[in-house]
Amino acid sequence: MPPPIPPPVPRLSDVARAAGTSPITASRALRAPDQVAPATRARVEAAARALGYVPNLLAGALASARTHTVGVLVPTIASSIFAATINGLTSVLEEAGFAILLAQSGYDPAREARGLAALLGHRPEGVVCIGAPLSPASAAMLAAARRAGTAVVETWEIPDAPIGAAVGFDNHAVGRAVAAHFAAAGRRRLVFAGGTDPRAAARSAGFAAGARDAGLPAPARLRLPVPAAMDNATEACRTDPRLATADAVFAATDIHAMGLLTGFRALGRAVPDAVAVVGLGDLDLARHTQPALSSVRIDGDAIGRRAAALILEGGGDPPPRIDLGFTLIARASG
Amino acid sequence: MPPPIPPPVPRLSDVARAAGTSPITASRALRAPDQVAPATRARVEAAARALGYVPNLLAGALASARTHTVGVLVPTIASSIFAATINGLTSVLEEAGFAILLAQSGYDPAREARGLAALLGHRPEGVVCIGAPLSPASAAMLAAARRAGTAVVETWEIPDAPIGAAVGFDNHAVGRAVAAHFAAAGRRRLVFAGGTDPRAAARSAGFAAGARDAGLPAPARLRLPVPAAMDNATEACRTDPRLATADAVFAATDIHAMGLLTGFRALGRAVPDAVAVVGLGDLDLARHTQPALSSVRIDGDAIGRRAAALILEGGGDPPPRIDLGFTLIARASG
DNA sequence: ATCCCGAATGACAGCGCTACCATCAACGGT
DNA sequence: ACCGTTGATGGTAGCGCTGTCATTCGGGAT
Repeated sequence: MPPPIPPPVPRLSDVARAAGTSPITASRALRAPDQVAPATRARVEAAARALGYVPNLLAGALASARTHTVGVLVPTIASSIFAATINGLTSVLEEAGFAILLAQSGYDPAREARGLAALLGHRPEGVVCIGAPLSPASAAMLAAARRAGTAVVETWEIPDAPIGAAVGFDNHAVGRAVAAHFAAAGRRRLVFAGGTDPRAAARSAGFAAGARDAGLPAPARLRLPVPAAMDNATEACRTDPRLATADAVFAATDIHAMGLLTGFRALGRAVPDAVAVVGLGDLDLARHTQPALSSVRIDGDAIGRRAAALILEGGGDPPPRIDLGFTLIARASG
Repeated sequence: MPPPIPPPVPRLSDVARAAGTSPITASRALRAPDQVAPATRARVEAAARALGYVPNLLAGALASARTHTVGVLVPTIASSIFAATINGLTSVLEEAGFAILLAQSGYDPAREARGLAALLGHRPEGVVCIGAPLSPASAAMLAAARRAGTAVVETWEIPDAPIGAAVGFDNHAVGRAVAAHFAAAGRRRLVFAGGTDPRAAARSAGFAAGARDAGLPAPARLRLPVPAAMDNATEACRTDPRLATADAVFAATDIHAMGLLTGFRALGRAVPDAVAVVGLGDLDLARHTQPALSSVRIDGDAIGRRAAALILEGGGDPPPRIDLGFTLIARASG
């Protein structure tokens, strides 16, 4: 049996022929309806519907130099901490008729560079990254893309020298605020537990600075693998002596914080009496842990929406650096 | 000041000129290196690097009819229940050099149809959906795309008449299994709590069937808004009398289940003594709730990887229906 | 020496669409 | 009656790349 020949996909010229117009008029009838006579438009629309015509956006993009595509580069979508940002971002962009090209770095510089190159090959009109690029190669590609007119927005941190716009918050200040919070509560043996990514590092540095300002000993720095997993934090409670003596732990994400609650419970260390725990992200689950989790609230949805808005206006000129702030929500855990 | 003229993006012909070859040879040097003499290849690669050349994949796709793009249509990425699937899917596809186009339906049929049309306009080589299409319009578009050669995979359920391939599990059987589990533990007043999506509905129907088989009264069916949010389930404990008298609740996702734990705690109803709770998804957090959450484990990562593999082989012929099964993990909550 | 073959390279056309400019009819002001 | 103006439509060219041939050339088999 010969392989079945797939039926040809209808093209604009097919629609035009069926509607009795030229291809260009059919194109306008679909894209700019008020530039064609109502009767013509109706014929074209009917023909398109009858044929099941789906415009080839690739060809349109090539001809018009407008791709209506935005690239999104995230460390991982498996960790719920960024989900709200991606959600806000895509909601706005889809509404505006943009398609989303997704790439993940997995916190790996080489993978990030590969993914970014693939993104840029599709000539997106904008690129939104969560975090600054991990490698000089990525940064160079982004900078070149920006020079060529691509809007670039970094989120979740505000680098000293952003490539384009930046929408985020001050991770260093977050660390200081949490340290001050612990100090005010009389805690003294602080620990920072978090990933190895630059944002966690900034929080850690701020945490240390805040402890110093409050006259406390330097906090311990516990490195946990990325992407964040609850079990890793739980495991650390068993294996890391610094957690056994801590009286306050700042976890770089609520994911880690929840894992710590489990670990401390297993150890018989009462939260918050023996040890306080504060997370970051204020995920839904923070209100549902036992005890309820104190957390630094980040409005991830707002970050995403703001980043999308910036893309839609071409990245801003000059590209703004927007600090959306944070709020320390004190609950039962410390 | 006149608007700054962006520098032109280097094209293949620029690379070719710099390397002293024809464009077509430069193209081959980059895509099929072993068809080009080593010396030539080296010159082209050097030129590309020096110019910062990024191939225009749109133009390449138009010319070759290979887009190296896969569309992914999900209800929402905000709910972590699908994160593992998207993760597995994208890992495999990125590895194979495919770009991911993401669209969300938000559980809304109209939005799904719009998003799907936008996806198909980019002529993806495959489309992966989480769930079957919500509307006949979406189904028709997918069926047409499949006839035209696009691989189509539905996941997380196995429809009676899939459009293309299907990778998932039997949601109805899940419901039966949980009902049997509750019956064996002597529970009698069952409640199903979940969203209004087809998969939750199938679980609910199976749950009812299982209860009937065990000689139990028909379970109550509690409808919670989608996408799943913990707080909605917690709130339902306060407001819905059926939860006040239930002795076993099957929540359609672990998200809801965790919200129920909080709600029951507030009500003073002990879990599992007064009421058992079983979730679905076996998310990380199931091991970290208090009490630890019993859950139906779904291997979301495997679903994603399998779906990706099917896309890479063109959807399979005939398109397979793959049941990856599930496991009921009994923990402390029931 | 002849022939053939494969390796390396190139010319040409075209993917499906849209930007740009041209055309043409209908119309109102003078 | 003339002319500019507006609204509707169409022709042409080209976006940047690759499929499909065609061409060239050196070297081993005969």
